[in-house]
Amino acid sequence: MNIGEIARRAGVSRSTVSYALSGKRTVSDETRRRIQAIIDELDYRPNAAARALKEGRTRTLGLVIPPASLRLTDMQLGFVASVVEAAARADLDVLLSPSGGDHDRSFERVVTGRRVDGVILMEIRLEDTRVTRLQQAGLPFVTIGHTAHPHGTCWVDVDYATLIARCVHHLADLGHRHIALINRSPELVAAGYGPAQRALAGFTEAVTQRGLTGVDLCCGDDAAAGESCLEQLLDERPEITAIATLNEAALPGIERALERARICVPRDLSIAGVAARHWAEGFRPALTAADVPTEMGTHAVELLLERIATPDAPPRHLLLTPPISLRASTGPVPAR
Amino acid sequence: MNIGEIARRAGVSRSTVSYALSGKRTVSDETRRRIQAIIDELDYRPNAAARALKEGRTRTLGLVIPPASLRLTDMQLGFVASVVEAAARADLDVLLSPSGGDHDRSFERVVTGRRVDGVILMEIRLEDTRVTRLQQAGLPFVTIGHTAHPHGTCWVDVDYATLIARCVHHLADLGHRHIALINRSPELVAAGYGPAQRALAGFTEAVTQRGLTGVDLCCGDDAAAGESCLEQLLDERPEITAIATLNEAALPGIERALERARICVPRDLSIAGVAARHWAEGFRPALTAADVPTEMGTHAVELLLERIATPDAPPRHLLLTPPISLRASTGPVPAR
DNA sequence: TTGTATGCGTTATCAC
DNA sequence: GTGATAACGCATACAA
Repeated sequence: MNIGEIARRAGVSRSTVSYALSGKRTVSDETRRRIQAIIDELDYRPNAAARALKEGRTRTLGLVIPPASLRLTDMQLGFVASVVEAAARADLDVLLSPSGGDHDRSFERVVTGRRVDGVILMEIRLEDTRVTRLQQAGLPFVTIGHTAHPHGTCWVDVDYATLIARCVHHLADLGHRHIALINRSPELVAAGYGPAQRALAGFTEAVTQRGLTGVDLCCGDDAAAGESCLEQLLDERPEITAIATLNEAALPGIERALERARICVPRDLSIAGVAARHWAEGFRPALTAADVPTEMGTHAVELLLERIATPDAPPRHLLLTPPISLRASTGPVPAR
Repeated sequence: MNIGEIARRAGVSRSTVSYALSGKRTVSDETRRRIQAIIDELDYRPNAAARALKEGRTRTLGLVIPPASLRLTDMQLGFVASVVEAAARADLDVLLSPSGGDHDRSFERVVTGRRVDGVILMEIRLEDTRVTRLQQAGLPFVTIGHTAHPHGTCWVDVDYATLIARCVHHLADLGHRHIALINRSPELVAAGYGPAQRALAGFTEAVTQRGLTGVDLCCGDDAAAGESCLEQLLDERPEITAIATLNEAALPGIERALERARICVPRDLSIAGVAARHWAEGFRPALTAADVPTEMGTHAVELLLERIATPDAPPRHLLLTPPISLRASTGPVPAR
């Protein structure tokens, strides 16, 4: 079914059908109705490829996700979901491209084949070849998280430094003097993963500023790692009375280790952090945490649409600092 | 950059460039090399829309996912990941379409706009209007899970009935006489959600066959629901010594409730189920469970590609029955 | 208010 | 072994 067939059946020219659909030219009520009736009857819809070829745009956004083999965290998943939802609201489709390594067929297809009008890149590294690739291809893009050279690009990120610092200040206000940071996995930290680096920076600064004793450790992104990490911490640093963390996937393990050690939160130990709301509320007791906003994807789509509309405008950034939701996992330092 | 420009620079016609790329006609080594050099230099790649228009296929698969607002379970997420990966291996892209209700713009775009060569539909209901819609549109599709009328369609599913029955038999072999089934959420069960229905059927049959006492209950798909569900179960049915479940998201809550009640698994209570390996291994002690295969997506893509190639072949089905991995959560019935 | 003609970038058919 | 050309389905400038 194509526009010519509709035109034939309605006894008009193809352009009239086209204009009746787009409304870019006035079409008499009578004609429009006749055309619409036939369109409804035959369930006609313009061929996307032909339209894309003619218009030079695909009405599709590319979303570059980490390789499928890696398990996505809840935060990442929430981000994908919100991107898809925001795109759908703007009547745009989303093309998925799993990409990690430098040489990736799917990524290259999306970038070079003009399959999308713009790209959202998630889980970028501080030095990311894909960013360079997109720049040289001249394809509009927005990154979630920022590289080491954030000035020329368009991005949206969570201000982990400030958020972790706020957690430290909150804990210090409650009288805690010995605080631990449970960071992301050693691999990520070593690879120069932005959130992990910036969280550490914020932690160090706040600890120094308040004259506290701080200890930071890396912890794999899963429950088992959280459990052993906390066991080790309790064993080696018994003076610690509070924990700050951005490792949501480790939370169930942390909870398990605490329960096993008969440590009562927040009576014996306080915990605060940055996590998707789902994880914070699933923790027992509910975790005092900055809820990573689910609208990250919405913002990314907004920025990308702006960038597509005006590619030469100076790139905009969005550094989100959601408020810390006071729940039940933080309390005054225990009297010794 | 387009094929004409390449042709101009190479001093050949567009068709020669096209054939040099596709290999559908012999091109002299000399010419081919010259063309390839220019293609490499300019980083040319065929325009996807033009190719789709000409060839009548898009080299893209549609993946219809539950609405983004609903949290995807780990099993669902693993499925999305494996679909994307399998498609990438076949040099195909994946277009995401969030759809739940009957009237969905994104779904309609994908179906009617010829944006994809075929569709994978996940989380279908026993009666699903989208299936009808795809059938009348004549678009090849594969469902993950099957409807009430599975004969005419192509699908891949997990045999929940058999798997839950096997769990029951395993528990009965260990001497358990009073077994509970913790099913999916009341809403899903009420809506006629296939896996929930079939799990119950398999449970009932196995329980009857072995002359056991069975009790089945619904449980929301999250930790909190699992916790309260188990508390209620322990309270009202103290005779229960074993549990079978397919509700992986409830597992952390179940674990918490057991710990709180000082019930030791598997000494006091045995648990077996169907879950993504990630959940089974995260449980303490590790859960004896049928690991839902991550290759579900791979199979779905294979079936879909077959269907696209030969749309008139009789539809194929795939009912997977992965083996139950014996871990640490099941043991002999406690002596009273 | 409507119709005609053109071109988007490919691939494929036909001619040489 | 290669080149000219038509066609895919649409949107739009131009003509009436």
